[in-house]
Amino acid sequence: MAFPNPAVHRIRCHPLPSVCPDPRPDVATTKAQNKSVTLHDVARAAGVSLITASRALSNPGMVSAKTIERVQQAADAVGYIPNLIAGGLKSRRSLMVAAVVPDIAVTQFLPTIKALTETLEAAGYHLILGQSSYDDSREEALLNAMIGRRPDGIVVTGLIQSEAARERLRQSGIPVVETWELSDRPVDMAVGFSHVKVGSAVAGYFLAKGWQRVGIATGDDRRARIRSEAFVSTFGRPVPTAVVPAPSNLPLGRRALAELLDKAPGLQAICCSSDQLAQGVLVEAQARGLRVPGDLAVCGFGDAEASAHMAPSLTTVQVDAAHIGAIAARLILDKCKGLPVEPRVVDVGFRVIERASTGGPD
Amino acid sequence: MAFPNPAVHRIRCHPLPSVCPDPRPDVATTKAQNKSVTLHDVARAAGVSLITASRALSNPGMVSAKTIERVQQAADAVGYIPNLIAGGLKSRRSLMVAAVVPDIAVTQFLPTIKALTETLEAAGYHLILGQSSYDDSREEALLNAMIGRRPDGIVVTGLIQSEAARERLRQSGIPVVETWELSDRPVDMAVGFSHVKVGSAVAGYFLAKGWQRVGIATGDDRRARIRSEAFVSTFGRPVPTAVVPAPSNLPLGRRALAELLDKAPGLQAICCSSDQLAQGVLVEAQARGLRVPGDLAVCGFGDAEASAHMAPSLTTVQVDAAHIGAIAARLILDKCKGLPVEPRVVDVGFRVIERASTGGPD
DNA sequence: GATCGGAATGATAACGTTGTCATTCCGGTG
DNA sequence: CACCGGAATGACAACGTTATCATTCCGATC
Repeated sequence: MAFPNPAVHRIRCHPLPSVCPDPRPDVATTKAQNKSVTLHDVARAAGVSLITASRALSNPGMVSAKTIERVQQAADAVGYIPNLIAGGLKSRRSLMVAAVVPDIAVTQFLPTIKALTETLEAAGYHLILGQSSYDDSREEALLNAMIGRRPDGIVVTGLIQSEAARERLRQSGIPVVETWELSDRPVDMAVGFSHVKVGSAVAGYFLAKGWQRVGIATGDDRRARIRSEAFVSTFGRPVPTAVVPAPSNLPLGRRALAELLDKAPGLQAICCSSDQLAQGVLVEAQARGLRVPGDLAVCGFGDAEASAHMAPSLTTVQVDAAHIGAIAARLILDKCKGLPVEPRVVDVGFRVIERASTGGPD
Repeated sequence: MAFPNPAVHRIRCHPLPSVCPDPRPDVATTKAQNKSVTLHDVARAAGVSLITASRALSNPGMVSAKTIERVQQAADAVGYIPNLIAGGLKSRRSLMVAAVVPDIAVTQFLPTIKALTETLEAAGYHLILGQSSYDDSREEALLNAMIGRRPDGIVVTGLIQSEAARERLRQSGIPVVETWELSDRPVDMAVGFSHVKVGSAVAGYFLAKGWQRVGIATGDDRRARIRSEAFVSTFGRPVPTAVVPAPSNLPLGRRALAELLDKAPGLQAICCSSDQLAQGVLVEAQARGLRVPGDLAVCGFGDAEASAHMAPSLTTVQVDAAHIGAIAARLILDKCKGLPVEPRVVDVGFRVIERASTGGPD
């Protein structure tokens, strides 16, 4: 005897015998693709009113268990998938959160986005992702477009620079979280750390090491510049600097070191604005026969996954990127629930991790 | 003077003293938030009918230049931001595309997502991002939820495994692009390459090199397994294999090599299912005093940004991830415009790039 | 037995936009 | 002068759901 063809089970809109006495002309269904299954169909199939069906599926507290069961079955039977666009229009809850990052391919922000997505997904929310390309005017335009989607929250990487955008966001009433940075004047909420303190801490570490001749390799984005400036300020004297266009990466790091050694031969240590840059510096140093950290010490920023495992392992500044995302999601979800959100500004701090590239443990 | 303890900076939730002077006068703003500016307000301000205002802003061809100007100014004056939820409900165009990836933090897919976002953004579309965590049932649930958002297209990484999900997607009528893989039976469209051919090509390369004793380090996700199996099949004899849980990364690569050398001492070459894994193998080999490629050759997959710059540089299989994203976006945009989409399945191919880690040029 | 109150359900009207079908207006044509 | 046709505008009704207010029903209370 032949095994029954699995394709048999692919029948569409299979009506429960008790539900749809109506012998649906299935051909028409397939053709009339424009006619999708709505809550109306579910209600009819379950023999209840439209609104009861709605409540049974999305507000079960108000409906009897028996009715819920019946509606649930009817929904399954007709293959109902609630239209969140329609629901969102009426309820003013889109169950979406918009996230704006400077560059999607920058690994630094990935754990933040990931934690954000996961926390939101668990609560039935989804993420709309936008990329500003490190351009303030694009960020403004993007935020405008996002507001049009009426998200229940907006998460931005960095402080929003455009005053017009800040004002419009405030006006919109949408919860906003600025991340990866702190502010005494956030649009709404903020989760991050002080880039000034990071720059100072690294400079303090360099000073404690007694290095005299140091250089900086930095991306040209605002936050990297803030760190670099704070470094110079704490270090207390001019520091040769190579600036590369953001997003920084390994090849740019190689070039940056070449440029620095050209400008200032005999450097003892390099402070980099990202681990990717630092990895490039490391590679270029080794390619030039410099021993790290003996001839040249290197410090990065961000604690990339590979940094602890390089040879030598890379000293860096660790930031809990995932924590930032999780907190941002939590702040927004709480605010959506109407819970009081305190404090509005959260400092997640950072940590200098000393590894082999500056003479620390491997 | 003591070096300041870095741990100081780890304080969590540390509210900056200067931060919350917070007698926020925005109470009124927050309250009167329920009344947002609608097209109605714009129409009234411009002295035209609702529908004329609508057309002036989103279908300017049908309206006189003078009227457009007037509506435009009115919109600016009242600070109008169109509600895309409402528009989407009526027009059945959400201007959103859903993308499902196995893991947001996997760099391999980043260029695809980035290109997707950029191409879509240029056309006024935005991306909703979801993560399936390499779990078929989560993928199915996620796709269901996404369908509820009525996106104008869905992009999935890999072929959709759940037959129920495939059927529901077909039923939904939403354009679907399966990426990073090929199929003779796609749900709708596909852009990718043959993992079988990749595995075979690498095996062919290993054979040509004359290596006898080889090993595999592979993630446990479906596509990595397909490549590994094809490798074994072409190689023509059993190959010791270390399997690590996806997503694979550098530390897992170190462990994988340790496991392989334990199982089969004296291996000459390792085929890895990702560059991250290969980098770990490289590090572990060097840590054990093995020269690469002299004692051990290593090949990765994916051509990660750093791979060309490692010491030694990493032989790998290059795939144009960005191209995949751009094509996927184009296919969906074309289909939305009603253009005929041919062909439905696009093979973007791949390339084995020989570098120093297998005896190639640096 | 009348009254009350909560649980369950229903009817209706939105939500803010766009598709569809009218209507108006105008200059040009027969 | 009647007529036509296209350009510009408008009225109205959706889109598919949920908020709001009403209604029914039932057991409990006085």
